[in-house]
Amino acid sequence: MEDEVDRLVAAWRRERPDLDVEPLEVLSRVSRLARHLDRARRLAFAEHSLEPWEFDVLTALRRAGTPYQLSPGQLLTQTLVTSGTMTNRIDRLAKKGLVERLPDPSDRRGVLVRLTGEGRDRADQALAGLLEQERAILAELSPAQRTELAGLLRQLTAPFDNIPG
Amino acid sequence: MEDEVDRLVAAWRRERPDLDVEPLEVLSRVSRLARHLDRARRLAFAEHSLEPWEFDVLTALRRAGTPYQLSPGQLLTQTLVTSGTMTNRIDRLAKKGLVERLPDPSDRRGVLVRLTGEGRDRADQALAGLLEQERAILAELSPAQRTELAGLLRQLTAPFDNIPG
DNA sequence: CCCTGATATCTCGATGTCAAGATAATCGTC
DNA sequence: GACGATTATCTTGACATCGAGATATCAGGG
Repeated sequence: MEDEVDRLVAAWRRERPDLDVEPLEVLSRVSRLARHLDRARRLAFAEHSLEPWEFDVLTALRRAGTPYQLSPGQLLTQTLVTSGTMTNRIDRLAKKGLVERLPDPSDRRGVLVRLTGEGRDRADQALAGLLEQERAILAELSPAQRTELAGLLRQLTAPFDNIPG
Repeated sequence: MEDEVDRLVAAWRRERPDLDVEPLEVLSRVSRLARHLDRARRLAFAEHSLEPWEFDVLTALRRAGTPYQLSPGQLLTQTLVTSGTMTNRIDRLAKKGLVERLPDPSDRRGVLVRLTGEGRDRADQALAGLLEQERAILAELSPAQRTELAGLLRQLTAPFDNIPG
């Protein structure tokens, strides 16, 4: 089945036959798919009254395991936002009672963000919903294809994630 | 090489061994890679004094071919933003002299957005820069792998692009 | 100790995006 | 040929993000 990127690439080949636009076949699809996924996630989380950005922060803390706390800096590398954004996110989540700020006992510059009980429950519920939705999207592919796709994507993400992105 | 999603998945398997988090292997990588690509694109376009959103609109018009004009509605489906956003983008691009608004002769509700000569030049220059950068990112993969990856991604994007996303 | 550079977080103004609703024109049907 | 439903675009207000700079603390060398 044809997608929007097929049309986009065909248009470039007609308009700019002098250029090799093959890279777009992969990377434009990644960008567009991510955009579609954002929309879908927003809908899925609405059932739990959570925004995607809230989910990202809460689940990062949830994954950390007991006592469910990370520094703002650690949250930055996991969520790929800037420090100003993270300060703002923590403020808003704290106001809703989903996280709390604690002073870092070993570094007075630092802060620890800890998940509250309610924050943990909300994260768990939303994760279950998200996985259900994602399974439906991935039903297009066989298990072997999913593994193959994950592996190819890892090769592209690894340089960003390891060499300081 | 391990990436951040490997760590993320391992953490979930430790914290929530009851859940099957396999979908994240694909879809979290897509979202994170898109985020990295956004940053990289922003840097690449800075050389041409263009923002990513400006590039998206200008190149959609450029691809359309002579006379380089599309309706705002057509631009919406290509760029995946809302109508309010597109109105705003067109305003700003028009103010910079990169596009102009024309009344649609066949539908008085409608508008046509046309690329100016300068807009076309800027789009062409930025595209060349982008392709160069993307080729470097994709150098991680063999040509066969790139084709394989594009095909797998197409299977996921096609439902969104065809059934009205 | 004191300085210098690095690190951790926060502040703040500018900006881009979204969602919902307003306006206006077109289409299909009776 | 008038009516209601649909379509195309724009308006508006709320909000999240970014980037640059400010503040405070830490670590190591002299």
